[in-house]
Amino acid sequence: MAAMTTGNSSRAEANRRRILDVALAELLRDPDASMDQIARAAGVVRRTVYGHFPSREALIGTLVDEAVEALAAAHEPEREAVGDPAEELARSVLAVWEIADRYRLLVALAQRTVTMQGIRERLAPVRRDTILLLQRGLDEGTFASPLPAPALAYVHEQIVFALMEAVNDELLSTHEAGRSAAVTTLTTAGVPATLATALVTKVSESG
Amino acid sequence: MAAMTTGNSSRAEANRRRILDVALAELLRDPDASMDQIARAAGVVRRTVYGHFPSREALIGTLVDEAVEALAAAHEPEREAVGDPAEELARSVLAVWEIADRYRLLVALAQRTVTMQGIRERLAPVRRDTILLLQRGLDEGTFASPLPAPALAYVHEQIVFALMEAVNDELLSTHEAGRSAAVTTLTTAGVPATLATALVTKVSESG
DNA sequence: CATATATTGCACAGTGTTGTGCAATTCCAG
DNA sequence: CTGGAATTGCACAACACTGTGCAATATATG
Repeated sequence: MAAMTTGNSSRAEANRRRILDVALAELLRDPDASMDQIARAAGVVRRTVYGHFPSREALIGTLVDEAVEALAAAHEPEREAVGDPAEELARSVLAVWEIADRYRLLVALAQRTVTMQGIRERLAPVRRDTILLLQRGLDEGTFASPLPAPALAYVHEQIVFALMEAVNDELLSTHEAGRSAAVTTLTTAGVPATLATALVTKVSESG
Repeated sequence: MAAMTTGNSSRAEANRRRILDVALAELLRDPDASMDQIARAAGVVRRTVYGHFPSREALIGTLVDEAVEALAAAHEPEREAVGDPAEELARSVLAVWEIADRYRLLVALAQRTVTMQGIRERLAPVRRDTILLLQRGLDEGTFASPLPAPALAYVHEQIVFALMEAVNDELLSTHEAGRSAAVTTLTTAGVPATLATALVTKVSESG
């Protein structure tokens, strides 16, 4: 009876999905959102959430898994390109921007308690790739910055977050935001503003 | 007797001061640090903290007051200067960097629950000044960015945080960090890297 | 309609945190 | 040394949150 094990059905799956989506949004707003807050926001009772996920940690874990997967997928197409570092960086930012909310959740949670420290490790490969790209650009002279590549990577990360917040506060149109993020990132890396703008326009048009 | 009202004495004042300092560090590490964590970190029992501050909110409130005051003081000397926007921005970043930890606490707390929303309002004047400065630079052509001035201000804010984290993780030497932050901020605003470097060097040497 | 399945509503124990009260104790100043 | 202030140690109530059990109910599918 009443087997809260939740096998699979139309609305069961839909509920599970909606709980995950709402949880992402809710945890983004407040990393300490309670199960009750999440449940109510998903139009469901707290008990139901526990029917789909055995614990709060399991719920967040699922979210983290999905986010890591999405992030890896976003970076994958860029792996083989070995051309201009500036162009690669532009593509990377545009790709990450599409899943910026998930990315943000990951880093926000990773900065949190030691418990979720495993996230940092799972993000490490992506970060490593970015750092190598930046280093290559610095070596070749495409980029120019007083910062070492790893610090520059931190800055780029935060730029994405800053612009997400800007979009949230309607200081920036959603449509332009991705390109603006790419241009700003390139500019921060030391690429002249005019070059950066032209490059991003080219990249985002050529797909 | 035992009036926990804590009037004033040598160690009483010293304890109060130390509690505030430790609380700043502790809350920076974890915005949800408990009173017990803070007390222990300060080498004191929880009950003692309540002798100096009637509530957790009062403790944080005191911290916020001090931080706002420090931030306002750091911005004050720049108010009257009406010269080159780039130079003003450089001075501003260098000044803020000196109290970056307090600044960071403010914004970290402001991003938190709605309760502490008043912080945003108290930070508004400082932000307004920065935005006006950026706007002026954009109008004059000193700065160049696809972002509107308010969004650019968000980015600058996050750059400071990113570099604080970099210093924390020893990716960046403490000594160079301030100047690096200034150069990076200028670069992001669209000032050519070479110009930015030269300008920051000049400003930080001339005092 | 009948039936399996998902959801709800409630109750409960366990846990961690806040804020307070009070007696015992430590500490510095006069 | 001694008196007054600060600190400590402990106990306590109030609250919020997690995770679980179980019966009642709603809902889709055959």
